[in-house]
Amino acid sequence: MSLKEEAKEIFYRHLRGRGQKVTAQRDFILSSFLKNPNHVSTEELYAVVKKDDKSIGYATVARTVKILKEAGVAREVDFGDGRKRFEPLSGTKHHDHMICLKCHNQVEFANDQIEKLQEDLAKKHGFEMVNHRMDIMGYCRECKSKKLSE
Amino acid sequence: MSLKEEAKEIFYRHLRGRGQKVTAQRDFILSSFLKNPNHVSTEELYAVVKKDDKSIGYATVARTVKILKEAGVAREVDFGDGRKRFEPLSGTKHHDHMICLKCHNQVEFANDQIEKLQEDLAKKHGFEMVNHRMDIMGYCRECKSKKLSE
DNA sequence: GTATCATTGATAATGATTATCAATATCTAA
DNA sequence: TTAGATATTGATAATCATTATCAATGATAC
Repeated sequence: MSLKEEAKEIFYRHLRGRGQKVTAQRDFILSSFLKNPNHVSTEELYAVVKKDDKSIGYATVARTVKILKEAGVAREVDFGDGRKRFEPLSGTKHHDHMICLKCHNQVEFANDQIEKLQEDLAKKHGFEMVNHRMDIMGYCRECKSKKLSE
Repeated sequence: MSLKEEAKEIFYRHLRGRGQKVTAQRDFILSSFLKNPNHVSTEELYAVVKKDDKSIGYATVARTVKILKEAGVAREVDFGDGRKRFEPLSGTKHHDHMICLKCHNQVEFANDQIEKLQEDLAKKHGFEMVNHRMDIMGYCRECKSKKLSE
C-alpha cells in the first residue's frame, strides 16, 4: 500500500468512525496535501488546491486540515513566524524541530528514544495518542551572538 | 534568591544583553505574570495587569510576553482551543503536556529522561536552548469512545 | 544634565480562524 | 434504488489575535 493510500485509509476510517462523511472535496484536499512540500499553511494549501479545482472554498480547506490533524494524518507545527503550518505524518519517519527564536529557521531531527518514551507515557495515562511533537526553542549557531536589532 | 527574583534576573540580563531597556511596565508585567495561575492568555494577563495599573496598554503586555518567551522566562502552550497561553518556566519543575483533541483538557507530566535527551540534542546542534516543549495530542480516557457530535 | 535611542499607549491595519446559512451531497436503511 | 435524515459545502461576515504606526515619553550612557 502506498503512503498515500495509507493516509487515506486512516482518514476515511476516522471519518466513518465519527459519523462524518467522505466527500470528494476532502479526498481532493488530502491528495493535494500529500503531494506538496512540507510545512504548508492553510493559505498555501488553499492556493495549491485552488489551482486544480477552482470550486473548492477556503473554509473547506481549513475545516479539512483540522480533521486531518484530529485523525493523526497531519501535524501542526509553529515556527514562531506567526502562522500555523502543517506537515504530513503518516509515511514519513517521525522527527522533531529545533526552532530559532530570531531567524525562525528550523532544523529537523529524529530521536528514537524520545519516540519510545512518548508512546509509553501516553499508554500510561490511558491516552489514545494520534500525534505528538517536541520543539526545542532557542538561538541557532548563527544567531547566538547577534543582538535583537542586527 | 526567590523564584521571582530569579526570573527577574534572567529577564533583565536578557534585555541588557540585547540593548533593550528595563522599564517599569516590563517589570510590573513580569510580576503579574509570576503571581498568576498558569496558562494565561495575553488577554487574561492584560486584564490582571490592568486591575492594578490602569495606565498599561494591551500592546505593551503583548510585546512583553514575547520578550519573556525569548528570554526563556515564559513558555507558550497551545491546548488547541484557539488561543495561545503562557506559563512561567523558571522556578517550576519542567513538565510537558498531554492534550485532548476533543475536550481540550490537558494533563501535565514530567519525565527526566526526556529532559536530558532534549538538552543533549540542543548541545549537539550548537543550539542555545532557552526553552522546549513536548506535547502529546490525542483522546483522553473520557473522550476516546465518544463521537464528534456528542 | 543632555543626547540618543528604545519604549509606550492608543488605535488602525492586518491576518487567521470560526460562524452562519441556504443549497447540495452523502449515507443508511428499507 | 430510492427516500429521508443529516452532514457538508462555499461565500461571506464576524470574531479574535497579532502586529504596525507614530508622536510623546522614558531609560541609559557619557
